[in-house]
Amino acid sequence: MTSASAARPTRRGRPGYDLESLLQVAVTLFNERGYDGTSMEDLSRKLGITKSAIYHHVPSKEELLRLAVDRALDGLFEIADEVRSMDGSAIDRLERLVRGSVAVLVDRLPFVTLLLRVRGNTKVERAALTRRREFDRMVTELVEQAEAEGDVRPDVDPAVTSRLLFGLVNSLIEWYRPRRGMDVGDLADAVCKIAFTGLRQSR
Amino acid sequence: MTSASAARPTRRGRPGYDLESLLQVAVTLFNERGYDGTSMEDLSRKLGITKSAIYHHVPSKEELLRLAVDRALDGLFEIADEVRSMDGSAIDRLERLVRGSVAVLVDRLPFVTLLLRVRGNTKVERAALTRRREFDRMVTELVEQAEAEGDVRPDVDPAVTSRLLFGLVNSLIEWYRPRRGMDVGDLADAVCKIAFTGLRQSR
DNA sequence: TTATCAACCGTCCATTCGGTCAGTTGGCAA
DNA sequence: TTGCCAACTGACCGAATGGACGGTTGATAA
Repeated sequence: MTSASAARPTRRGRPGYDLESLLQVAVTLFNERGYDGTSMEDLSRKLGITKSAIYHHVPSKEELLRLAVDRALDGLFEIADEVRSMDGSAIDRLERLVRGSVAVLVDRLPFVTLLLRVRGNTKVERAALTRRREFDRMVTELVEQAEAEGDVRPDVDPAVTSRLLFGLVNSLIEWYRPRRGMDVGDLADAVCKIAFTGLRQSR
Repeated sequence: MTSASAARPTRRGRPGYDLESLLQVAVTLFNERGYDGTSMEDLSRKLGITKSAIYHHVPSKEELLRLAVDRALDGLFEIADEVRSMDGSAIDRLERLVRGSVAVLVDRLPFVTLLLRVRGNTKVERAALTRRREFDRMVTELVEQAEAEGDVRPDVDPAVTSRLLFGLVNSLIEWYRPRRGMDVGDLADAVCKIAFTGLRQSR
């Protein structure tokens, strides 16, 4: 569990933001305006505190980004590790990876959103991109294996298939917002239906 | 045709960049570092001219963005208009829209890339988002119609289906780079296969 | 009642930002 | 060879940027 402060054990000191609650606001704002498009002044205004108060919680703007993208990547790699330790057919493991990724994406939506928009301007961003590529490589290998096992169509390059598959999954961040009537399971079902058997009605 | 300088009719004045060649470099750099992450100083260095020379060609940084996203949107709407004037089943028109969008995406890759990353911080960006939403609405309507005609699976909400479909298409900007061995037709084929009939091998 | 501790404020700073402006350079047409 | 014109330079500006720092506030534990 990465989530903090479930049943808080009475906080010491003056009440206000702690790192966790500050990070939540920061990441939300970063997603609205873009990381580079958000100044620390903007953030302080949103928080209702001064800019210097932010630096009590975090040493730099970039550290906020690091905390955010790591939280997303940690979630993704938890699923990846789980899938790696699974046995069964590659196609089953692939579906598990997709469903797990959708779950992480929904559970940590703002963090994953930020991750998927990182460009590689700084060390922090480049490190994030490297970890992302590691994840992508695993997806490709899984698709290749599933194709070798005869469960994935052979008429599309596995590298292309895997990219399209996770392009579809990752595109969720562009529009999905938690609401009643469509929980994570429903969403993962929809994604898997479209991705695995297509949008066309078979008849 | 939007492309300039095919058989240039002898340019007047001192040779160097014109608006078109400058825009190409600018958009490429914006895509590498992000629009907000790219300063006019950065751009001037890349161009090999001074910052003030840029302002000879363009009145503001934002104007560069406007030119770029408009070029992407114009391409997309050309396809949309073509599809609107088509007759035939909704599913056929949907496929035409997908193939046309893939073609525009490839033909104007850097421009579309920039468009799809716009956040809505300024008037220019908000205007772009509005036009994008107009395009998306058309996609959804087409999917709804195709479902009513029995050609699209009824067990997924059309709004979700259409978003996943174009999430998949748009994800091309994240990895597709023109290369020998895979032209636009091949790419569109792969996208349509995965999107319409899924990645699973039917057997 | 008091010590402790985290949260917070006001002020300041060097740098970078997008942008302006008056003047210069160099190729081409007449 | 001269005059035009687009491309370009260099010096500059006010505002915004990320960040530093010493001091203050307010709730809780002892």
